[in-house]
Amino acid sequence: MPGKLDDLKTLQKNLARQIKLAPLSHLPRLIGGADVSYIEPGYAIGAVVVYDLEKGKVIEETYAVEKVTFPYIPGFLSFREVPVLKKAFAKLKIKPEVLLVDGQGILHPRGLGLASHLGLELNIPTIGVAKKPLIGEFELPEDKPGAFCPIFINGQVKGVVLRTRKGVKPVFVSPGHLIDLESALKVVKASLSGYRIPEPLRKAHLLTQRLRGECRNNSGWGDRQ
DNA sequence: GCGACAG
DNA sequence: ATCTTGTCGC
Repeated sequence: MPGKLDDLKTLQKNLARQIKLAPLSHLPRLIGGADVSYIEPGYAIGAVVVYDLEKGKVIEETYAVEKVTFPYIPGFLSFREVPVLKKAFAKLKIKPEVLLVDGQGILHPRGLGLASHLGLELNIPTIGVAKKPLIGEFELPEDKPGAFCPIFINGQVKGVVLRTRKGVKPVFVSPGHLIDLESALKVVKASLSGYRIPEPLRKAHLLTQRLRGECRNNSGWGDRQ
C-alpha cells in the first residue's frame, strides 16, 4: 500500500497550484475570524465571526458541529478542520471581505496550510495566523508591537513572525489565498486590539470555547442542531 | 536514522 | 486541541 498520506500530499501540491496571491485593493472593513474546538465523542465545533473594523465589534457569528473524521497530523490539519469551518461559514448572512484563520497559510511544507485550503474551498481571501511555527527559517523580532521578521522557505519569503504586543510570544502570519503577504500583514495589524491574537480570531476562539462549555453541561448535543 | 512538528 | 488552580508580573 503506497500510503494514504502520499496521496494527500499529491492532492495538496495540486491544490496549491491554484492558490492566487495578489494585493488587496483596499483595507477591508469586514474581517472574519475562524476557529475550531473539540468535544468528547469525537466532534468538532467550528465557529466564524464577522468583525466590523469601523464599529469595532462583531456583527455576526455562526457555528457548526461535525464528527471528526481525520486525525491531527502536522502538515495535514486542513483535512481535519476545513469541513466544519465550511459548514459554519455557509450559515453567515453577511460574508466578510477577508477571513483570518487559526493556522498556517502558504507557510507550509507543500504550500497548502489550513488557511490556504479553506480559502480555496470558499473562494475568498484568507490569511493564516498561527500561534506556533510549522516550517521555515526566521529570526525573532524585537519585543515591540508591530515588529516583524520574514520567514523563509528555500530562500523565499513566505510569511512573517509578528510581534502583536509587548511581552508575549509572536504570531506567524502568511497569506492563505487571494491576498499577498504585504496586504495580509496590513489586515492583521489593523485588526489588533491590544491582545496577542487579532480580534476576529480571538472572538472566534472565545465563541468556540463557550459553545464547548455549554455542550458539556447539556451532556451532549441532545437539543438544537 | 534523528528530531521537529499548525490545531 | 485537551486535561486543569493558583499564581507571579506588568
